[in-house]
Amino acid sequence: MESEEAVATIGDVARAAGVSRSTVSYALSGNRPISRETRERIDQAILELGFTVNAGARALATAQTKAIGLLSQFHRDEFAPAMLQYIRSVSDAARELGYDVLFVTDIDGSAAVRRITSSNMVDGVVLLDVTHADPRLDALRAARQPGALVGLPGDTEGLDVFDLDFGESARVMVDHLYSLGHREIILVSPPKHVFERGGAYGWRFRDAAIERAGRYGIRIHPYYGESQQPEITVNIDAILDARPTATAMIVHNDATIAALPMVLQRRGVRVPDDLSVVSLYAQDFGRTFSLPYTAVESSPDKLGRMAVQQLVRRIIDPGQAGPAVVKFVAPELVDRGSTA
Amino acid sequence: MESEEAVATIGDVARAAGVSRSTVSYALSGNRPISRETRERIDQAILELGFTVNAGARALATAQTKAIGLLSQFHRDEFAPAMLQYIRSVSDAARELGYDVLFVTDIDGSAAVRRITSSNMVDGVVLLDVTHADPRLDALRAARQPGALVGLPGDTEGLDVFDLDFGESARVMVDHLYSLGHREIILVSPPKHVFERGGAYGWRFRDAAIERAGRYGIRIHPYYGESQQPEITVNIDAILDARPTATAMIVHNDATIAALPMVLQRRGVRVPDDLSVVSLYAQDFGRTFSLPYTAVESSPDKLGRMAVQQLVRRIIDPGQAGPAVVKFVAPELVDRGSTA
DNA sequence: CTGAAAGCGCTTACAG
DNA sequence: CTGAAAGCGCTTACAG
Repeated sequence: MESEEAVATIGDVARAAGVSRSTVSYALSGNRPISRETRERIDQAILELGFTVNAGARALATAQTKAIGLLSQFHRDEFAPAMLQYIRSVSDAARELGYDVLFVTDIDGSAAVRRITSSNMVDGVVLLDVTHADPRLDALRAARQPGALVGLPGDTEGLDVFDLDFGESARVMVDHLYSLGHREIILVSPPKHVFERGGAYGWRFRDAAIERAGRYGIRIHPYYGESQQPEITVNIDAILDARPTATAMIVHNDATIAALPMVLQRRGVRVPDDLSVVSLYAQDFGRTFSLPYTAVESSPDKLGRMAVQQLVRRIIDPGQAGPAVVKFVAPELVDRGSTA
Repeated sequence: MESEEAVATIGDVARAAGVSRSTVSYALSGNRPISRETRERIDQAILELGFTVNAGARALATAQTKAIGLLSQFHRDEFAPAMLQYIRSVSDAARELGYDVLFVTDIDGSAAVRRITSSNMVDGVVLLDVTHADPRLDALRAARQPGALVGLPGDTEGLDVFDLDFGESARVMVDHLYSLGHREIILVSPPKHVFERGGAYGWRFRDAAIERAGRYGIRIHPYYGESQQPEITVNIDAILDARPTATAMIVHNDATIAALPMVLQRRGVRVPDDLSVVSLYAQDFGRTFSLPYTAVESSPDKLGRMAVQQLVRRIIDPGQAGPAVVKFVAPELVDRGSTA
């Protein structure tokens, strides 16, 4: 059982290589020149002993953990599938930059932010699914570590924020439908509870769509969507029954768009012949649900990646990273032929 | 700017409370009796200074990080939605037991296991999506930290393993269909690449289904499913065209079952009147995809939770936790009326 | 009930 | 180019 062997420390390496511990440390970090001969002896010793730097000790000495916190919330009554793409892109981007990810799903997000920052478990924090008056922001501002958000809060003071431009997304869709001749449109927004919770993307999109439609003289009928079956289906049916003369539908709701193909097929509604449909979702999401609709790309990969990159910039050099930034990803309409 | 203040250490608390650092430490841990008066002064000082124990320093001193690693793989060509439920249950269970989660998605899983274990970043590791000859297992066995697996490998030696009983799941389904009078059944397995990668749940389920059907004299037609559109739909159509006399379908394939309602509706196949359908998926998954089928519950919550609990047991007391355990969750058929 | 001191495994000025 | 030493912020025998 080699498991009895104590784990090798930098001191063991130093002894085996016949040098001092500081020399091993500098050989590891490259922070000062080491003779070729010495370096080779050290490398050899590291290999033989299977040495790896103890992360906790390094963190204590450098005051850097090389980890970032990823705060994710799972709300009851929520349609979760889109979340994974953000988690994944943050994780991948972090690793590429040499950071590990502490994944936190505590119900109490504020407490979680305080816990991981004040105990110095992480060098920075990424907040997912940020709401208008997100309680986690105060905790983040009070922390000594920087933070980056995916999702636009009401007050962006001092924080780096990344989000899709939902207002422009709505305008792009309305313009698209207008140019095709549509004059009466249904709009399905996120569920009411998303608005109530402060999911700003809901009203940012809706208000922009209504404003734009108004400018063109388009009749637009806004509705809340649902997030759970069977309510989703009931809801879609009710909306379609109520608006038989509408020629197009804008769906800004993951759960609704995922269920739409079924409902339309059952009702015998052909897309785009009977009804034009435009939506907003990530390409991967569309593939998962076999969605054939023209849609604005929601870009979870890009957003997660941007957030991490900016965060790491601030971690590495708090001074150079400049003032807080709010960045909106421009919508890109991917035409899949579901409008006419 | 209070941000200039250095972060409070245990020494600051000790000074403020007029006691020694060790007393503060013991007050924190509760590892020895402290007089009420002293304890109050310490609590007061902690509050005033906003003190939190430095996680890295504690980890260094105790050789415990209070974190577990969660190794998750994202394969190209994979249907991802089910993964999030495992991630979530592991994360929730870990937090309930006082552990944080280091979430790792490196392409090279072995290297990732070595990295986080040998650098002592975690006290233990949970492996998700384990394959028959999973290369991460050697790295895990070589580590000084314990590990728990979700998914059955070919060699379970020395490892705690948790998985659904896929063989029994298949038998339950075949029995169910047999008792309803079905004598010709279609079986849709996971995609071929899952089998090739060593996803043992694929053949464990399939072989058991074939064996059981054989015993009953049921004709069973096994097929690989697909994982991406439009291949999924093409595949289902081809299978149904090839087996017009089959009266039931067992679907052991997330992507296929998610797309099935659409295909059946388009073809005008009524369930269960024209075709009985049984599948295997988690309740949440079924809700997400609005699936109306009778199915064996895949229990991601239970599996993730069991893995974490066993892992923490081993972390806390490596001696008492006993020999490695392989636990299969019994299948539970949830009847949703899709068979007749 | 409490304190002084050693030690966890690193990094980094300081010195040569 | 290299070493001895201090220090990062904790915990825990050891002593009283």
